[in-house]
Amino acid sequence: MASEQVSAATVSRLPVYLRSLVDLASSGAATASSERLAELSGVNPATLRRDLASLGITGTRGVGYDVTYVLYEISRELGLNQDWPVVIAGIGNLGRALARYPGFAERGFPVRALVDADPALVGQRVGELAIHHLDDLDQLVARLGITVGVLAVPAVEAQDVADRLVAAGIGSILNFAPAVLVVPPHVNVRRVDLATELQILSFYHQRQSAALAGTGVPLGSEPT
Amino acid sequence: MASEQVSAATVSRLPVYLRSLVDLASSGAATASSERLAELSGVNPATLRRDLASLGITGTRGVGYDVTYVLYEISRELGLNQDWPVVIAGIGNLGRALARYPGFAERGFPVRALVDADPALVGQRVGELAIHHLDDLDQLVARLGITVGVLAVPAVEAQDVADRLVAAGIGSILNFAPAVLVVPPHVNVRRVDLATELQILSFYHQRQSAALAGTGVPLGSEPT
DNA sequence: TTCTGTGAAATAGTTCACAGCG
DNA sequence: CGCTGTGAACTATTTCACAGAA
Repeated sequence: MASEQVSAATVSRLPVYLRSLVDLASSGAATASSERLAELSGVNPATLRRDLASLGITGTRGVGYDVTYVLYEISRELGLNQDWPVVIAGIGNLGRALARYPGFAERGFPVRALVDADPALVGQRVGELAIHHLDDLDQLVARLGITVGVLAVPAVEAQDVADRLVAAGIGSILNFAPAVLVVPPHVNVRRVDLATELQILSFYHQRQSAALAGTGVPLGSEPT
Repeated sequence: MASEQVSAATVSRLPVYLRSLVDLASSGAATASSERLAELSGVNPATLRRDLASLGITGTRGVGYDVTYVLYEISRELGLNQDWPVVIAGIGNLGRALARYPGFAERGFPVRALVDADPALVGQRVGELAIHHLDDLDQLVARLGITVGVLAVPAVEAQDVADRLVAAGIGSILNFAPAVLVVPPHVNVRRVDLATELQILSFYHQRQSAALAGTGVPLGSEPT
């Protein structure tokens, strides 16, 4: 049953399922049908069943899925039972905020090093950690067993710093810079960008407003 | 040429194209081939040509696309030439940070009102704006011509507050709460969630590490 | 000749619908 | 009998490959 490849579409839904399962577990439900779980997750039940099946997660016919079991299996698939030490590159406003943000450590990504290209910042502390120079990246990564880089530098420097992260042996990059990175195929990158989200929201919002403008809808709906 | 429906997949790439075009424009390029633009954006050239064609954006055979023209057209498609006033619901740590963040206004989403369910917060100021009670939402929305809600409340309250935003006539919600919202079909919602991003990164990072563990790769690559 | 615009093929993803297990 | 697991149909998206415009 397992063995099939897990599709990107499936992976993108796993965090949603996880959330639904946590909610179900905390409400005391021991089992849940695919219909229930799908409803909570906002997907089609068949999609959910296929997703779980592709991970080798099985339910019981006539009953449903065991909440605790599925919760555990998805957590394991997502690697949430392991810690992956992180370096943050770029200690400006954003980097500083990220360095203090407890969510990384809480989710299995303890921040173990901070680097910046600006010598003036080197030696300063942010919380527990001292800022090191970008040139020390290789040693820090090797010494601290770091495998994930958080990129919080300006867009123009993003590719350069990404190259250095890759050269230092990082396996994954969480990219907060508004730039498309070119990296070797074995490195995985995710971009996190509020501007992108706002632009996509804007697209659909505009269309929707245009559609409503035809009908005589109330709302304070005209753009300013 | 235009008239076709713009697919979700296309929309998700428009912000990336926009970035590439801005880079091209600032580097002085007047035109760019689909190959060049696709390279900068990390997509296949045929995909890029199809995307632009679906928006009615045409190039010149033998030459390529006019950078300024495409930049303008994509901006317009994304609604970036208009302002959409915003209310932030939930003025905790995150809501406060978002209220001060200049990026919303810079991207056409000026923050015009702040609301919270906690009476103790009402009347306090964050920057220019006073915090109002959630109960005043309808009046604020109507009076200020607000059409977009930013949801920054705890997960347990997210659905309730979303319902109130919808009832107040909001058309789009940017959801920072870790919850799947159920809303009427005419309302559009985008979820922004660092936890989700980290979990997806974790999935691929774990797989990659497992793959590399087979080969005798150096790295500080063992999980902690 | 270069590079777009697009049929057509290929691939990916979703959903229906139902056999059959518990 | 209820609900999973999945073949098969369907829909969406990507990519190739090339006719033809500039």
